[in-house]
Amino acid sequence: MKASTNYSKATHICIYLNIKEKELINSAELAESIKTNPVVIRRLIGLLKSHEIIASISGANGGFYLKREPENISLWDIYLATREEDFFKRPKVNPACLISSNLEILLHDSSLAAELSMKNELETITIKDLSLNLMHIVEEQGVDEEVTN
Amino acid sequence: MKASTNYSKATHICIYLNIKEKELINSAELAESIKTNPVVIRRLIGLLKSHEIIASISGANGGFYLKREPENISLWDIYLATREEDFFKRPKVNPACLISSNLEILLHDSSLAAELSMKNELETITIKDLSLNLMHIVEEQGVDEEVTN
DNA sequence: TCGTTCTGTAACTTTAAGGGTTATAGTTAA
DNA sequence: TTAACTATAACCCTTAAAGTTACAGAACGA
Repeated sequence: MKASTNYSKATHICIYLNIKEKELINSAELAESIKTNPVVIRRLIGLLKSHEIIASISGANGGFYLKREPENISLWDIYLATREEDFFKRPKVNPACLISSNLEILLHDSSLAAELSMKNELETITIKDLSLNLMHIVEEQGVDEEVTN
Repeated sequence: MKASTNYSKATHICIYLNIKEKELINSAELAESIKTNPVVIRRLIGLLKSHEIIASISGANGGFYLKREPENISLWDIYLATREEDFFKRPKVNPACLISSNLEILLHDSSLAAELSMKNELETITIKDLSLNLMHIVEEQGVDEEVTN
């Protein structure tokens, strides 16, 4: 359905910003954690900024921080910020076929309803919940190191 | 990386098989309608066969037909037949990062719940419903031709 | 029974979108 | 003024979906 990994990466970033004691994290540090490029991080955070999830400070010693309290950022918020245009992708329309040329309208309502039905589930889980869960997992694993590095 | 269009194409095929008066449709005719290759059609129908949605007859004058009544094939059935492994795609795990290495387990339950929540919406729409809707649309459009070609 | 017309699949090639990279303008702290 | 950041455009690379070729197996009909 979706080829992009933005939802997972965005969640990772939010947990990171919440867990780290530092108030500002720059894109190089986040990129190191996700093993990607700082530009990729900044591009993805651009989506989260326009949804008021993350904010940034430019210039020397700048970086990113959560714009809302972690208990006020749900997975549904992150989903909306990273969602793609079409919930179900469609092949190119064949104008000579009346099924193909009407398929979008035929499937539109049910696709919208299916996507919206996820809201009830995803809005109940917040970045605070996930951060606490992570702490419990790490305690059980008895890992003797920082959560982020 | 590219996202699959199998859900849309599978729905197209089921409506086609339902609407056409002929009892058997071959992959060449379906490919012409979707503007793709017969092999692509047969590969996709393989998924629908294993879910008892479509059946086939080999040999000369062979082809495909709906294995169930159209009112007993829902969009949820088609979704399950064409769904991919991961509901939300994840980037490669960074073992050096405790967030990355635990992200799958952190997101697992909510992802499963979100996917399952679509069932309530998609199982209410059947191939019969979509076929009837298409007929209404075509009547309104006043198109003076066959629905399939 | 032999040729024709289908399905089923494997193996390979092509294409396009996600993601990585380079470059550079703008911003802020020291 | 310099250094360390963000923001973004423009490009390149990689990979999975989709397309293609090839052929074995199945069924029909002359």
